[in-house]
Amino acid sequence: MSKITIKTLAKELQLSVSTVSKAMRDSHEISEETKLRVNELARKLNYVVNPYASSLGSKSSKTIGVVIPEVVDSFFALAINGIESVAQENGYHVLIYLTHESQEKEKNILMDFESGRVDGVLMSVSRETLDHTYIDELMLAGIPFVFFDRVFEDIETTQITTNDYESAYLATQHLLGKGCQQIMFLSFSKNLSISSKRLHGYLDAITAHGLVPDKNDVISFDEDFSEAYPGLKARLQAINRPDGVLASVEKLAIPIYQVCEELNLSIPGNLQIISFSNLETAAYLNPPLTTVTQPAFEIGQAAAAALMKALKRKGSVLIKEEIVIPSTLVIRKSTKT
Amino acid sequence: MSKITIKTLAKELQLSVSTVSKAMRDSHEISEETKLRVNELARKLNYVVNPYASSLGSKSSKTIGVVIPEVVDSFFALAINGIESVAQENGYHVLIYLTHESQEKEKNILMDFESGRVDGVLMSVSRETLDHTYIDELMLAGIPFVFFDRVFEDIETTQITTNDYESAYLATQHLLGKGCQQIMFLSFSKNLSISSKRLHGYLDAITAHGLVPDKNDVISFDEDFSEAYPGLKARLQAINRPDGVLASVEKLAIPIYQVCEELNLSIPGNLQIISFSNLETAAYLNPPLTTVTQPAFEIGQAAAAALMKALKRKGSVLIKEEIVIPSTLVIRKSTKT
DNA sequence: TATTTTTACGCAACCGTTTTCGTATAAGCG
DNA sequence: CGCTTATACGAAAACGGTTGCGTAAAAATA
Repeated sequence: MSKITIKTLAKELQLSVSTVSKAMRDSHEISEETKLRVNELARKLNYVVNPYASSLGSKSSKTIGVVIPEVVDSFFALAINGIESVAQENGYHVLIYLTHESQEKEKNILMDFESGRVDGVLMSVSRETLDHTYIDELMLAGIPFVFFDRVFEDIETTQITTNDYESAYLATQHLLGKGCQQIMFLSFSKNLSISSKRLHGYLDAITAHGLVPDKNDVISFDEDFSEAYPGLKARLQAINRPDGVLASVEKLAIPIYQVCEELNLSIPGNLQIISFSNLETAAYLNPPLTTVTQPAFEIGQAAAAALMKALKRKGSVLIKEEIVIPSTLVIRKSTKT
Repeated sequence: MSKITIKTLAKELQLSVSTVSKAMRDSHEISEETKLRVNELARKLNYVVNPYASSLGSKSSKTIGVVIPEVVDSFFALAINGIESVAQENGYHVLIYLTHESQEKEKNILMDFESGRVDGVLMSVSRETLDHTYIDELMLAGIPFVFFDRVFEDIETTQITTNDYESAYLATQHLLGKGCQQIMFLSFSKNLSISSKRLHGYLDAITAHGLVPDKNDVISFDEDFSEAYPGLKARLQAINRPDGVLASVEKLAIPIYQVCEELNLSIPGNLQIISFSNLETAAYLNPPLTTVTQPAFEIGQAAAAALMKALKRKGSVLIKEEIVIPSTLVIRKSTKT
C-alpha cells in the first residue's frame, strides 16, 4: 500500500518523471501514444497527483476561497450551490469560510490568503466591515476577487449584485399601492452599499408617492439579530405604529411574524409585509410572505464564472464590472390583494 | 512586492532557513529569544507560510473535506456551521463538496482524496450510494473518516447520528395518539440506514398500536423529489387516503402542504403532518409544522470534534463508535391538539 | 543527399517548507 | 578539570511534482 507517486509511474513505464508529468498535463510535447500509456497506468494504479506538490511547482492551487457571512441562510446556501456547480465543472476546489458577520474573522481569513492558498476569492462582505485595506493588499498581490451581493463599490473588480435599489423601490411602491401610509424599513447594516441602496429605493418610493419619510421608521440592526424582537415589538405597539414593513434581509422576516403573533396584529390587515428573501417556505407561511426573491443561485454562478474567466487568462486583472441580475417581486398574501 | 518566503526571514535575521522554520513551529530546539525575533519579523512582514510547501514537507494539510448531498437544506447548513466552528477553532480549513445525491459525484470526490488533499473527511452519504468500496480504500490508506447523519453502519469508524428509530417511533405514536388510523410514511431512500431506521420506528409504532402497516402507505422517493407531487397527490386523493403523514426528510414537507392546498385538504383536520425538519420557519407555516427537530449544529460539531481528536494523535485509527444525539419532537399545529 | 525543422523525450533546477542529523558551544557533574 | 549532557543552530536531503532547456532521432525541405 506504499504511496504511488509519479516516480512509480515513470519507473513502471520506463519513462522519465518529466515525461510522465507532461503526459498527464496533456502537453503538446508528448506523443499521443505515450499519453495513452501514461493515463492508462495512472487509472489502473488509481494514481492522483499530489495537489500540494503540484501547487508548489505550478504556483496554482486550483482552489478558490469563498468568504461569506453565513450559511444558514437561503440566499447564501443557494449561492454556494451556484458557485460549487461552476467550480466543479472547472475542476476547482472550494474552500469555505464563514465570517459570522465579524470583521475580525474576515480579516484573519483574508490575511491567510496571502499565503497563496487560493487562486481567487469569491466574497460577500460581512455586515461589520468598514475599511477594506486588507482586501486591497490582497488584490495588489495579484489575487483576483469577485464580490457578490454584498460588495464594496469602490473596489476595482467584478461585482455581481441584484437590482437592490429598484427592487426596494418596487416593493415599497407595492406597499404604498396597497394603501400603506407608514412603512417601516428594516436594515441590517449601515455601511453596506447593498443596504443603503435598498434604503434609498425605499425612501425614494415614499417621496415619489408624496409622503415624507420618517427617520423613526428606519430601523437598523447592526448588532445581533436577537435584538430585533424588543425593538420591533416596541415599534409595533407604539401609537403611531406602521402599517407596512419592508425587511431588507431574510433573517428579519420571521421576527416580524413572531411579533405580530404576540401582539395579535393581523397580516396583512394591520401590517403588510414584504421581505427580501429566498425562503423556500415563503409561500407556505401564515400568511404566505410577499418577497423580493433574489436570483441567488445565478448570482453565485455568475460570480464563480467571472472568477474562472479571470483565472484562465493567468495574471490578468479583473476590471471593474458591475453585473446586475434582477430580483423578482413575488406577491403573496402578506400584502393586500 | 516580491513574495516573502522563509528565506527572506532567514536572510534578514542572519539565521538558517531551518532555524526559522523551527522557530515558527515553536520547536524546543530553538531559544525563546530567537523565536521572538522570528515571530516579530514575520508579523512585521506579514509573512504567512506557504501552505502547499508546508503540506508537502509535513504530510499534513490542515484541511478537512466535507462531503454532503446538499447545502440548501437546513440540516446540512446547520451542520456546516457546527463543523466550521470546530475547524476554525483548531486551525483547520474546510473544503466543501456537494454530491447532489449522486453516487458518481461522490465517488469522484473521494477518489481525489487519494491524493492526500485532506487530512480527514466528514461525510454524509448520498441517497444513491450503495456500495462503499471506494470509501474503504481511502480508510485503508489511512485517511480518517467520520460519518454524520447518513452513515454506513458497517464501516468501522465514528458515526454521529440522531435517534432515528425512536424519533420516528415517537412521532408516529404521536400521530396515532391524535387519532390517525392510516399514516403515510415518506421515505427518501431505500438503502440508507437512516431511512430504514426511521421506517422501522414508524412500522413498529403502528404495530404496537395494534394496527397493521400497509405497504402502500410507504412511499419512497429515490429519484428526484420533483416526482413527489404526482405520487403524493394521487395517494391523497385516493378513496382510502391517509389521515396522517410522517415525512422522513425536510424536503418532503413542503410538497405535502402544496398538495393539501391543491386538494383542499385541511391540516390537521383531514391530514395530520409531522416532518423531520430543521426549518427555521416551521413555526410560521400555515399551519405551524410539527417537526422532529434534529440537533444539526451539534451533530456537525460532534463530527468535527471527533475528527479533530483523531487528527491530533496522528496515525491513530478511528474505532467504531456510535454517538447518538437525540432529536426533539416539537409539537405544533399540523397535528391535532 | 545534405540541411533544416519537428517531434518526443530526458536532465536538472526549482517551488517553499519540514525534518533528520551532525556539531559547536555552554552547562552540569563528580 | 575532564567528561557527559543539554542547548541552539545549520547543512542537506527529502516532499512530489512542474518546467525551461537541451538533444537525438525522425520528418520535411531544398
